[in-house]
Amino acid sequence: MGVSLKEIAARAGVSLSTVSNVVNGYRPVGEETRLRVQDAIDELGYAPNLSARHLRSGRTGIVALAIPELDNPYFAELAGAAIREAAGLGYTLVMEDTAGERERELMVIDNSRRQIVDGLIFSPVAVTREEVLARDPATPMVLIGEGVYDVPHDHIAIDNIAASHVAVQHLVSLDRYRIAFIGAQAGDHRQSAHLRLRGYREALAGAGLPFDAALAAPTMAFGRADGLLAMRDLLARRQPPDAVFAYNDLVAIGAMRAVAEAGMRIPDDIAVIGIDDIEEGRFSNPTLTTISPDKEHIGRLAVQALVARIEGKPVQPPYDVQPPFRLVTRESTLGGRRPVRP
Amino acid sequence: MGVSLKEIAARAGVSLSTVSNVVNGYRPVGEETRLRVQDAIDELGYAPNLSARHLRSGRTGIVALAIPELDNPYFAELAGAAIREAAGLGYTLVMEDTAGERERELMVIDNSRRQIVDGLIFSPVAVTREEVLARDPATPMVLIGEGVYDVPHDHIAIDNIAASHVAVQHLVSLDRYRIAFIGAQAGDHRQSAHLRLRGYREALAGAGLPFDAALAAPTMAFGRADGLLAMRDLLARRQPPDAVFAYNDLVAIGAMRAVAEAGMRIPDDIAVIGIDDIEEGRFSNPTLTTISPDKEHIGRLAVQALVARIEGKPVQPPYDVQPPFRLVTRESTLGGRRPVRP
DNA sequence: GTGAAAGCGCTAACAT
DNA sequence: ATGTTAGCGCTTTCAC
Repeated sequence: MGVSLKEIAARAGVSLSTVSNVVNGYRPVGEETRLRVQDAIDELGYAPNLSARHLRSGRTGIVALAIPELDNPYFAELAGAAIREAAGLGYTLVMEDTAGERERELMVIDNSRRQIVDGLIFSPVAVTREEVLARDPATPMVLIGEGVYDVPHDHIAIDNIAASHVAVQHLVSLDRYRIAFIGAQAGDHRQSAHLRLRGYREALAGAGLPFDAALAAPTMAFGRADGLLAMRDLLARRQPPDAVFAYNDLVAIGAMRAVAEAGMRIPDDIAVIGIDDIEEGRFSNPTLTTISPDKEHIGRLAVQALVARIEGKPVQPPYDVQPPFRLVTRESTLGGRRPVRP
Repeated sequence: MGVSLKEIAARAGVSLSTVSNVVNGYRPVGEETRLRVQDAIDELGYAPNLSARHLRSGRTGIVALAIPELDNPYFAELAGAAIREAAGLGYTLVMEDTAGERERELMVIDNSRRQIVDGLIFSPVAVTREEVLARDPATPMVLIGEGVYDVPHDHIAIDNIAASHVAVQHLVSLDRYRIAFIGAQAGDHRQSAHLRLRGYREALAGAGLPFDAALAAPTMAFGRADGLLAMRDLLARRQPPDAVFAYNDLVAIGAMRAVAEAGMRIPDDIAVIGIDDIEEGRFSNPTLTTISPDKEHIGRLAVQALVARIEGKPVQPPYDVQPPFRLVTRESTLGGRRPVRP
């Protein structure tokens, strides 16, 4: 089972607690003793037993990141940053895939289930505000991105409304005037879909464009397939859109596929913009214009906030961070020569 | 710190070990007693303390999945299956991203680092066979996919040579005769690149086609950007290829992007095939023909093999599994009308 | 500056 | 079928 403190103590001819203090530095240790102990540690290859440490301290050193889709590259990229940050702070991060299902999400936030984690970073999708409020606050939770608002938890998410404004304004600046939105109110409580829809409507109004409900296409979820289906519908209309603002890049890519299948051109016939800036959009045909949130920033911040709560650092009120984002223009809006409209 | 066995025992008026046996079922318990204990457990909301259990048993219940790129959808999809299987077997799976770097890979296989995992599923990329052999075999390791061969570990990977045969034969069946391979010998020890290259050469020979070294393009890594760069090179040749077999789907997608940038058509001018069957290829323009390995199968099998080793089930020799794969044809090889060659 | 000892919650060997 | 008990390796008082 590996080398124990006891063996080091015997080897160095000191007591258990002295070795512990050399390892953890809670109390000062005489220089000479420290050297002897350190030698023993090096020779025997000691590594602390985390189970024992955690049994004592009541913590496990594990934090969970619960996301709706592991295979959405946005979350994969985010998770990478979070894992690194957690490791740097001495925590192991495990990922949980909720598939965006209410049942699974409830299991995740119900920490009584298995007390193996010290804290949770959660990207809610299906769960309601009330369900989040009802949660036993024994272990800290940080919310990211989509979902539930106005709850007593740290929350890290881009300003969805502002991001939508930028996206739509970009389309407007290209003289598009039948701008569709794909990803309106999927299921119930997906608040960020509502926010993006709201930003879309506001931006239209700001540009003096009418809101056409037929152009706000709902989807079941936010994957490529959803974008594909929604776009097919849109294209089947008497008056198809001349631009599409998609809930995210995956939806946008599905939509672009539908446009290609229909034999139309992007951006000449239809311009497309998404949100997320996943790598896929930098290599798609055409490449995808998008709103790029700072994923690295979000991942790190979420872990930092969570660890601060776990370690009881600041007993400050929940804080709400809106990480920066920027518009990245590519071919799907700027690529073609737009024919002059009559 | 949560409810403990002791509290349950007191509440139910039985001993510690009886409660333990109700929970774990190691020994039979009287029906009446069991009921009383179960009631106490339900009322007090008992959940076993894993740290304590693991301290006792010497195991942590955590297995690691170390992969070269978290944001390669192939691994994300594989990881999903592995996480589910691990959970079903009572293990928590944590992911480690090695970024395909030798340093990080060595850290991962050096279990002395932190004894937090009971076992490791590892997709080696940069590490050598010798380094794997030198590893302290204290904790079990299962190898998947790419990398190192002929080592005393369970190994799960598709038959790279056979898969390459199928891919190239498909291209040959389309009357292509200048078939390139992108992803030849990247860096040193990437054996599966060698195997796929070898399969490519064998298949060419089998079809009576010459091997042209200029058409076997090396890459630094196996991402979209690598495919893009390699394909640009290929297109700049006096005699560009009329078909491309890419090391994986990501490389294929990068290659397709290069073709699009050059204003050529797929598959009319150049047919493209990859390996992995990631979802991205089902929505790309054009959609990507690919060799589809059974990722679900691989993920589950890897976890099963690892857990069997951990729990010391069969002390059988390392076994080598080659999961099934199949050809999935899409537009990148079958889409266009191929002009009749003179 | 250092040591002794008490447990954290659990499992398993040993009793009954 | 059930109870008793000795630790697993560590942190943390409390002593000196």
